[in-house]
Amino acid sequence: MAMLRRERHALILRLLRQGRFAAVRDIAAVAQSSEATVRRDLAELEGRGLLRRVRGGAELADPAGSLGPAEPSGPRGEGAAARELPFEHRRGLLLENKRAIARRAVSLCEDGETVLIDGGSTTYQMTEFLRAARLQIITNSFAIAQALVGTSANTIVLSGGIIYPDSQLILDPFQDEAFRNYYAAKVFMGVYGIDEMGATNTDLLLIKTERAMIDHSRDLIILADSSKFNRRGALMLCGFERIRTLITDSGISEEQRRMVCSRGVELIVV
Amino acid sequence: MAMLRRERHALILRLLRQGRFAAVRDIAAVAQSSEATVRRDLAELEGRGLLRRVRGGAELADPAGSLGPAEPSGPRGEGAAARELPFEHRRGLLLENKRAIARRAVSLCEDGETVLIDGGSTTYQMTEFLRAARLQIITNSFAIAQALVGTSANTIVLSGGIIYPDSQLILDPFQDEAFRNYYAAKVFMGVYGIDEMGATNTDLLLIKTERAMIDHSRDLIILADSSKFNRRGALMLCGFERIRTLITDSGISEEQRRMVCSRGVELIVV
DNA sequence: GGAAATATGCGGAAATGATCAGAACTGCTT
DNA sequence: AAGCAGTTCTGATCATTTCCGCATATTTCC
Repeated sequence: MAMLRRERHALILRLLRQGRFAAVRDIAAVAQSSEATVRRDLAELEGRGLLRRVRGGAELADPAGSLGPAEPSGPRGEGAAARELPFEHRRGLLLENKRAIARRAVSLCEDGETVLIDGGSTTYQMTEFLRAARLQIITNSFAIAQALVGTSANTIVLSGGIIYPDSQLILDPFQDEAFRNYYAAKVFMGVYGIDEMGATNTDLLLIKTERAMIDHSRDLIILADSSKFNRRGALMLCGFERIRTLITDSGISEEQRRMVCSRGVELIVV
Repeated sequence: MAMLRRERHALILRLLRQGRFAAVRDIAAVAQSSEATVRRDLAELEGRGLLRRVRGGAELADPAGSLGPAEPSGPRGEGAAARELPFEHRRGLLLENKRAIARRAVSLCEDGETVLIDGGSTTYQMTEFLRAARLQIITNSFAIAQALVGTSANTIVLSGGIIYPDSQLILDPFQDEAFRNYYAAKVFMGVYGIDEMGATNTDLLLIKTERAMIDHSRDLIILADSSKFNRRGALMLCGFERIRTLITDSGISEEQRRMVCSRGVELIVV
């Protein structure tokens, strides 16, 4: 009946990961303990930085607020607006396509698999669907890590380095081979453009990391909505021969479709 | 019926790997032995660093379990001093002490400096005051990074590895020298205990990272409220000769104060 | 100003560590 | 095999420490 302290702590953190908020009353009911005890627990866990107390209960200690689609509006809408990211500009019309692509991408994963996820606006959409997954997720995106850590059954591995506040990417100026100790079944990646040469990007700092990711994965899966086709960035990411799967939306032309398929890429249209 | 010692040990470790926490009560029931015996087993396994005892049972000696010494268990063998304060004030007092210690610690930093901050409940309190700073902050704590990224003029550098959701620490099982590319002016660190031997901790995986931090910094600054004194963890962190500054609260005894000062440590009492 | 949430004081309950007597195992001798 | 002494292990008891729940202030929010 009476729950041990450590068990209550685990329970509280678990409840918080499910919903982003847990009420003192509910915790006390589930834990079969008094509200006073729950409050003492919350005070302690807050002292450790594991949660933040709010009136009536506690919420995840996530000062960045909810970047993701979890909470479209609410008391913290202002906070979300304050940390508008550059890639948010590209949101809007294409957002639904991106979400559909992201959902399909997550569906390719199997329980227990190790996957690499590159930072970017498209891959970020995957977090919503990844919450229900049980994977080992390696990423260089602080935003993705924030969205998933503690809120899911996934193990999160983050690369080290400087956090660039605008892009929420983590890049290590020293380490060449950021992922040398890992080998993933799949790597999910967004791109700037896709044309007959292959996949291209534009970010000088990022391209190195992305190539390292590709080198340390079996299957490269590109997430590219149809606006990415027939567009070329300054930096070559890889040719078609390295791409295993390409997920896009129905805006793709028949000609583009043939181009991709003829190169031996598995094309998924959502 | 009666289980062999070896069998019980294996059972305990297996239970811990399954659930990360095992209650004395449950272990005793499964092993068909008394709780006293289970406690002895736990004490022995803790001595080998295989688990960490917490009230009611034990948890994996894995940083995932808890934030190390966050447990404000009272100083043993010093009942008089502890009872001097109204007991019920101690929890709030400890938090206030920690905040005061954290504020003082931040005040030691100078603009533009590079500092290392170890993860822990005391150092986490520093984030509130670090927001106004302009530093290059290197940390292994996901919680500290979350609290500071984008909200301050600081540059945040995060170490890479697995994020342990409960402790919010990031540890790399591969990389031995996590901070080899950096050299900081100061490292701020919390500890489990301080006694005549020096500073001790209890976390087997973390101690390695912490030593690496010390090795890559000029000044080691220990944050330790007075409850940490005359307490010793299983793992030696460093001796007094390596500690430059120790920040504590006024609960420290005259004897303890002399002990620290005589070893050449700068003692700051807040 | 009032209701709800929270903090605090205290008595009782639970967990812990120390101690001790008995049981089980060990190595040795006969 | 059996006996035996020394050692280790185990379970029970008890004093101590820590924790929990209830009741009561105090604060916060509407």
